[in-house]
Amino acid sequence: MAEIAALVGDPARANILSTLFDGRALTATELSFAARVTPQTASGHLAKMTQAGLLTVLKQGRHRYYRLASPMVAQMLESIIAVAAAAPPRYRPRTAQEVRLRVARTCYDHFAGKLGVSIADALCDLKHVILSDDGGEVTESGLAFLKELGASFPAQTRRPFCRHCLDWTERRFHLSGVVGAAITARCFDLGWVRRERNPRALQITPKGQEGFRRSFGFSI
Amino acid sequence: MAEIAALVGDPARANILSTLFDGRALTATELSFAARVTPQTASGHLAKMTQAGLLTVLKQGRHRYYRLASPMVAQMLESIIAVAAAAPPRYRPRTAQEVRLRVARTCYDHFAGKLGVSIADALCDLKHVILSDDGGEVTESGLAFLKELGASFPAQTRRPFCRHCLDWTERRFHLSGVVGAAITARCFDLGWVRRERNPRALQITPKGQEGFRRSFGFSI
DNA sequence: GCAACGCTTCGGTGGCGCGCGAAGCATCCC
DNA sequence: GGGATGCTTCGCGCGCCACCGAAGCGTTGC
Repeated sequence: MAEIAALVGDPARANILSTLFDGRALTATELSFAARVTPQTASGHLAKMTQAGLLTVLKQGRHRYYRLASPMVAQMLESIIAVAAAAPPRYRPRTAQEVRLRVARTCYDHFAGKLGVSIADALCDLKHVILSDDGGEVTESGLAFLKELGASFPAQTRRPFCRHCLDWTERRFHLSGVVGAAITARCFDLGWVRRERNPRALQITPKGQEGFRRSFGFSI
Repeated sequence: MAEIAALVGDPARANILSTLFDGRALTATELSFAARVTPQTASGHLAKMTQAGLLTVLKQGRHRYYRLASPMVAQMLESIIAVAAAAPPRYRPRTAQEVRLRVARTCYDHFAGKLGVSIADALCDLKHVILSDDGGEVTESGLAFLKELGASFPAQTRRPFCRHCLDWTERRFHLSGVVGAAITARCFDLGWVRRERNPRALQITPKGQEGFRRSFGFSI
């Protein structure tokens, strides 16, 4: 346990993991920028984390694409962030970058930020989802709503499962799990959101403004 | 995030956290033994973790009782352990202590080890619980079963919620969440299990042997 | 009041590991 | 082939932090 935690505990490596948190695969050089270290330093970190099973590599020509090894790793990061967010309300200068991230971003494979929380709130208000301390549950009307929206999930999971995930900017819950991912994927398909230059931050399109208002009942 | 992870990343601190993982409150000196460091070193670690919000202290006379600050911290540790267990099948000498832990132990507030996995398996076989990738669900027959067993859970959670938790010795799932905790508490009440001298390890009583066989249908 | 005990604070020491420069190995493009 | 690019390995320096000995503070018990 200490070994894994120590890997996450280094600032450079934590930056790398945060960058990969949304599930994308990035090259070693890109990640060295994210971590603000030289490529050779980043290379060492990446090797360690790969060895430990946190990351996997995909060789493609002269590039090496790194990404999180499994959703389990993402969930671990999520839970660490949850604890970190709950703990110390400490001062932290806020960059323009961060402001954009607060509005809408992806969190592994689902929405987070104001957008993610708004969706979770809307679904709760409409009684499509019931959130409890340990997780969430989709009601019958919720299933119908998702079908209407066109969001589909893999059949392998016996029931559409719905987890919640503490939002570190909003300090409130947003939806993750199969349901959160399905909604997110569908919104991309519908052209309601698209990625910004910084690929974790999302832009809500005019079509999205309209769609969220009509389907979920909130403006953002 | 890096800060929290770095705290867990130190071997001595990781030992302390592991010892507290089952939710008990222990004194600083006891924990210094667990961490195999001198009391003054442990004191420093405990102060840091308390400051960071991982632990809380309870002063009682000249003792100070430390325990995990919240279930969220326990869940974080659980997810780190899950990743660590999934990763590298590396050699590790096995102590007699560890062998006992493999049979039955507590994991925060629910059963783990062979016992925990057996219970989860039995409930799945009997269709009392349905496990999926992200978690678990209690069926109607499961609710009846729990009532019959005498396991009760707080009314505040809207539905009896059931999570799973990857067992690091068995590499399979056992039950956690409200349901896992309720079953565990009930088995203690019934005198089916009791704590050993090492308080994380559990001993299954003859009455327990009989009870698990009759109610769950497995021998252990 | 004095001694024992539990725990913490302080200072000094040692070692692990992060970081970068330099060099080496692949791959791609012309 | 030659050069550029992406990435890695090697070696070294330096800073941070865990660790312990010693001392200080509060509580308990006789």
